[in-house]
Amino acid sequence: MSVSGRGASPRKRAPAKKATGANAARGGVPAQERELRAQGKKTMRKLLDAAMVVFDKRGFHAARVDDIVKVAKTSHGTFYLYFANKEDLFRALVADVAEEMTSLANALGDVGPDEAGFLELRAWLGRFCDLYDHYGPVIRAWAEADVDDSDWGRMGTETTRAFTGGLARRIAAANKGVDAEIAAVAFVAMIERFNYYNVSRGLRYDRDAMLETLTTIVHTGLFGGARPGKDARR
Amino acid sequence: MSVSGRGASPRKRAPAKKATGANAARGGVPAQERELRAQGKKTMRKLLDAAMVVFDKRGFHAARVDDIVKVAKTSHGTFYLYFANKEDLFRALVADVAEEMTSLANALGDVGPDEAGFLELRAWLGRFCDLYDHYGPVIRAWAEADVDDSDWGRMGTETTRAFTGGLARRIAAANKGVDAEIAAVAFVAMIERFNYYNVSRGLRYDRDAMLETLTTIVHTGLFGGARPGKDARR
Amino acid sequence: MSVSGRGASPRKRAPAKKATGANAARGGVPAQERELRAQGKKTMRKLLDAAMVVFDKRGFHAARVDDIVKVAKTSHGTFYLYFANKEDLFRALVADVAEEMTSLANALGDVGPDEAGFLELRAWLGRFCDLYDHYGPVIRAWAEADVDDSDWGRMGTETTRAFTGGLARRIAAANKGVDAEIAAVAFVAMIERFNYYNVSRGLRYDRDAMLETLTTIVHTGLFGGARPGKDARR
Amino acid sequence: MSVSGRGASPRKRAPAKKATGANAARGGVPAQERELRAQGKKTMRKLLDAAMVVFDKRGFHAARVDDIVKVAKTSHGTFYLYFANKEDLFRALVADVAEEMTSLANALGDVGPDEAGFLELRAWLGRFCDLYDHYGPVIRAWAEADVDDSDWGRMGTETTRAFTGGLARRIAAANKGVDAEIAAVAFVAMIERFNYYNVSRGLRYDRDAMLETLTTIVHTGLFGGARPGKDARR
DNA sequence: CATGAATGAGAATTCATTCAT
DNA sequence: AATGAATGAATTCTCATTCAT
Repeated sequence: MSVSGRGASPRKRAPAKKATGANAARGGVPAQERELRAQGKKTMRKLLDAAMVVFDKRGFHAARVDDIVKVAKTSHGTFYLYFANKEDLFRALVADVAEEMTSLANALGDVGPDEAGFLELRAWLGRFCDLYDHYGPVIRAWAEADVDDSDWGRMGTETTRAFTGGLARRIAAANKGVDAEIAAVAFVAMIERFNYYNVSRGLRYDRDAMLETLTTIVHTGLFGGARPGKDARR
Repeated sequence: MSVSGRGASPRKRAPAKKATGANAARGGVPAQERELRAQGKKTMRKLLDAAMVVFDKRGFHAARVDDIVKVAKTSHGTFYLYFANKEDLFRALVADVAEEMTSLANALGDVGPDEAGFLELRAWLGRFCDLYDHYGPVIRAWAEADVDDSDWGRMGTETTRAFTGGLARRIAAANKGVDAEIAAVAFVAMIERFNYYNVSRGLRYDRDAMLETLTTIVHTGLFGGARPGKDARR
Repeated sequence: MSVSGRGASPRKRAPAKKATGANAARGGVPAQERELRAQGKKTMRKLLDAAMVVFDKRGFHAARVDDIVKVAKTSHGTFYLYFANKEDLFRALVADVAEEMTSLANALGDVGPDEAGFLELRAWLGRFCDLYDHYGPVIRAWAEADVDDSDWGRMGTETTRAFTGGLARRIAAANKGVDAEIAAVAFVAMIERFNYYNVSRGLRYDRDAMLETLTTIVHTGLFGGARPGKDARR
Repeated sequence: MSVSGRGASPRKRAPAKKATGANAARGGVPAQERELRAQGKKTMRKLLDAAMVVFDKRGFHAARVDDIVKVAKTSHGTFYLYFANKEDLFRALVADVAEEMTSLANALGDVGPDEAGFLELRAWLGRFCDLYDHYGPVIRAWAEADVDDSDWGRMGTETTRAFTGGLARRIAAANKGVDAEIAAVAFVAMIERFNYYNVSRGLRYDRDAMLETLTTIVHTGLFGGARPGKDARR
């Protein structure tokens, strides 16, 4: 879940544009496979982290490579030693997030209508919030980058599908009354966007209150949980 | 809706030359409030419509005045005859949306746990979807514009507050078991984001299936509606 | 033959590179077809002329768009209003040259072994020298640009073929003792490169002396002309 | 050969940092005249060979130190251990070529109008083609490097003068009808450029056919050789 | 000797905005 | 009212050269 947990995915290279004739044969200059040593890895990390900070503050489009470099305390040239461009770097971050998300989706256990189900759901939602706390900048920027017919769309679609797929199965198991697939999307929509509002706007609800409410809504609305107040669960 | 507590202001292009006397104080606002004749109105509309098309395809930041002008089949010069800049035009669109949204928020009647409540909710959600169908580009662009600290943030916060406020009251009336304010935000989050996924992620669910499911979830989860299947509503 | 004789070939557009997503759909921004008015045409001409000057002084690679713009007394932005980049502009110049060359190649009449043939040849060579005087910068830069597997190679090959083709026919008619095709290439090689040496190096031979000598060599070596001195033509 | 009276010096990259004492006066010439051991010599050779490959593919300006280093399978740092910069390396290659050319120029014996003269000429042209086959990349790059006023111009002028000088004497001896100096330049122009076309323009004539034709043309046109066909030399 | 990493000046390109017609 | 042309600041990207290990 931590950024440092990127693991072994050393930039698979974005298709370098502008083949000035010169680099046409170079096969794409920047980071690519290049086995990185300790120092190189450290620098790459600095850049990725810095990018998160900048994306958070400005969003994807408004982020300037210059800003990232400044935050990372490196030079412009160094940036292009590791990434072909802003998009390339972003892709790296997105890959991380997608991975984390997919693994999180599969971490949701059975959610029954009873208290155990409630707690399972709440714990899981807690993890989602943690993830959003950490990767929020990337997730928010993702939506921004994903306009036009780039491949962000595809990545987003795939990730969303993977994420909702895991949840849909749990929902289907617990609730025959709704279209599990649509419900899963609604579920994800709600928690993602709620976190967005929470972080990006002045809302900043107390974590517990927020978790409690979200869990209740989802448990009741999707997993057949007892209606609070009326059924008095606790 | 969709906006955060920050705002956009990147790439402040140098205002180039002089600011001729009068205008200097107005901060450079060319047209806007001039009395427009028939032709003028038509041109302005062409530009607004074109902007929607472009925002839809590219998003706010990536949209170029040039693109808008091309779609509108006008010239660059003409654009600045009607709007001070891209942001100015966008503001006009946002104002429309904000109005529509506020009025929609107030249009939700009482939602009881019974079938009538369900239908009321469903009808209202239908209107929301219609609104999103039409203004989606603006809503999405709004979220994108709202990074960094400009006044988009304020507009967004206000609109969201107005929107959720209306819903919160209905929720509070129907459901004592949840924090109505948080629940309202979750509600809005879900429907806004669901619509976003639906258009942007290539999901494109059938409108009826989607409305049915969303309504069920919200009715059950937030308004004490009967659990479908088990309680067999219809 | 004059630069202004470019005629109606208003930039057929080089395949714009780097599709930032944004201009992907714009179909390539700069000059392209855009119907140009009087002023636009003038500016384009200024740029083309300036480019010739700069290519002459620095060669293709070392030429900076900045230099061209300075010589043309325009702005950087204006340059990109008319050409996608340096290469695009160059392509325009090359197209002109290629056209001139092809038409020149076809202008060579029958060259007999007599004095009339000598004079015909000499006149034709004079025209070639004029052409080189004017378009030298482009021809020289062409060779420089034509390294690597760009399409300069193709253009060069085609033009050379067209040019030598015309000459080969005349040679074949006048001289059965040599491979006319190879001989034509040798012919072209000689006159092109001679002019290059003459212009680019400190040689600067007198035009008449040079024409006289070149004509004699070619007439004797390729068209069966009388050997001067021995056969005493004049 | 191939060079003009100008020279190259574009994009003078700032020498970056300090010039440590001793070196300061030498103008920054790292290695070059260090006594090299076996390994050192091997590395240097690798770099020179690699440079030829790269110059061939890209030309002088477009050649990147990076490319050379990659082909040579060494590192950036190593390059500067042996050469002050790209130009320095190129100078080394050019020196070789200049030497070969000068010695070749002196290797042309008397060329009489008879068969012996024809064969002498043909053999000599064969050697020139061999030389071009081997050093073509350098010769071509030389012409390219020599724009603007550096010392490439001087080197080129000198080499050409030496080269044509030797030929001019032979021509003067055999042919009183032409200006021997101009004729010599024309001769060189033809054979250099023909070889260039042959490799760069994808012509690729058969070596024998090409030699036969070139020899015939030159022998007839410059050395009073019998007109083939008519005078039936063989 | 060798090398991977860092640097930063220079060149290219984009695009909002102004202007003359 | 409308429009084509011009401008130039802001940004991205490249690559020769230096440095620490």
